[in-house]
Amino acid sequence: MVSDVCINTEALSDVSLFRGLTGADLTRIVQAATVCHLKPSTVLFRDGAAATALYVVAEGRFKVTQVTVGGQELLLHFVGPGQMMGGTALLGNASYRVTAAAVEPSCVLSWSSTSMSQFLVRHPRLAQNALRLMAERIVELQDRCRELSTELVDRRVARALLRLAQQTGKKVEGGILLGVQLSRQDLAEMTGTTLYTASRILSRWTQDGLIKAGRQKVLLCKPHALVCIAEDLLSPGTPAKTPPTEYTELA
Amino acid sequence: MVSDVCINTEALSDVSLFRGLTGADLTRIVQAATVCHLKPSTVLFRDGAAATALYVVAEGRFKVTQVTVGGQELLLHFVGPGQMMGGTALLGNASYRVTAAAVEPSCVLSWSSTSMSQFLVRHPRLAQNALRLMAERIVELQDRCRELSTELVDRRVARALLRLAQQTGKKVEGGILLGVQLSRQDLAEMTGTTLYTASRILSRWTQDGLIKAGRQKVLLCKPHALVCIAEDLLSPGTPAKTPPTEYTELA
DNA sequence: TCACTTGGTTGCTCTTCCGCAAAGTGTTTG
DNA sequence: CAAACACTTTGCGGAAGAGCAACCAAGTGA
Repeated sequence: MVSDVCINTEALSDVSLFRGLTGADLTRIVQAATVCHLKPSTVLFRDGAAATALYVVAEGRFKVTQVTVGGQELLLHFVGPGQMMGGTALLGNASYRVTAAAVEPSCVLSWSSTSMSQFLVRHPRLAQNALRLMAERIVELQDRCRELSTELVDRRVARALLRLAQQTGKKVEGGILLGVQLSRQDLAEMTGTTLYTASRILSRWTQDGLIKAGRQKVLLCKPHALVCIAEDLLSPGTPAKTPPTEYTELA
Repeated sequence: MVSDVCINTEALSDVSLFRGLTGADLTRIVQAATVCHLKPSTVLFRDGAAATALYVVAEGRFKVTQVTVGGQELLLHFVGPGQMMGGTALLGNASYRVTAAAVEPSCVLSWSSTSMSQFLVRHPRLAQNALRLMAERIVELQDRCRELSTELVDRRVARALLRLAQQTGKKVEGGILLGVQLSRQDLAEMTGTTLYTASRILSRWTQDGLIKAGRQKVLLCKPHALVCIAEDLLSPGTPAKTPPTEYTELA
């Protein structure tokens, strides 16, 4: 499975995990990686399996999901080129807590937990980057929790579309086209709602001319209008409520 | 503000951030910390402020929250002795994305981002611990997202109570008493619901004898029954649905 | 070309939960 | 001790969204 296909320094300069590493160190680390190609719909690792490796996507895209006891699926996020997956592997004797499946023909680099641990010790810069990536992910997840706790479905869907547009969107005539195949079910799983509600929302926005929704694809015609929905800029008369709790400021 | 009050090696052996460090290294790191005592309701750092320091709680307890644009508050978690706060400070030039306020008389150690960065480089074990803590937090947040997306309020409240019991609970006659002052509002903010719904749920469970709910305190009388609610062990006849998507297994 | 599959839409009903209002119950404070 | 305050309870009405069912539309393949 080891090969040098599709790997070059240029592609890796994008990888935030490797940012700031010198050429020699980078080469040594990359050469220790196992390269693996996957067809769409192939599972890279599954929720609950022993977390033995850490992955970086070289090419393609992955869907990171969780499954509830009831069989309901939850789409946590998409992972694209240069991004890391399977960070749980660094925990030591842990299991993956998510499932990662390719949604496009993809190529990943992987390192066993043990070899990556060694690299982390030898290259503080690598550890620093890993920490940064984890911290960013924590911020993302906190924001997601806030959305799920406090915001209505419309707004969550708008945000999800905008996020996808930023990550994968391509400018075309008429707007921004999402670069991922995205079914109504997928969108529902990303926003904590149901297929039906997601469909109804897209239908409404299509009628209003904000988007054009097709089979597994979405074209954002008026991204700014979506931003308004996402950020609650629709009702400018909303009075800012007084903060519920008063705290003493730390001197 | 620098003092040695309330700091001893014993207390720090619990700190998972420092696990595995040798006595000498540990001492050097701890001596570089600023110690700070806080009264209840004092804000340690505020959402949006420049993230200049990383904190470890030595004593007491903190409430970590976010505020929505609408002024609604969201209680992310409680942070107790030995736990880390303000990990965003490691991002470099970032802002805190949460507010941390003491809920008990507390004592924290803090390090400036820059000095902590240096320690992280010099002590790989420290970096490794930090990575582990971040990874654990990510897993927690993912699970929380799953709950918020897919589970009904009853179950989320049951889980929140059980989690708090595990973290802070004290065995007393009649059950497990939560070790934090917890209003209905707090519980609502932890579970993505409202004060009213939280109150109604606790009332019902009190009538059923599962808990005893008082002013700002909760006694879990039948924790196992709560586990049943949390884990959906109530309706044993629920047929396991077939997984919605079939994937090819990676050979 | 026609059956078949997969994905999308929409009317209808029903549940869950929100949120106001008003009253109740412990604390704290002058 | 009374007044003020903070927290809690509960009835009621209503909104948001879940979920079934039936139907439509676009690919796919023999």
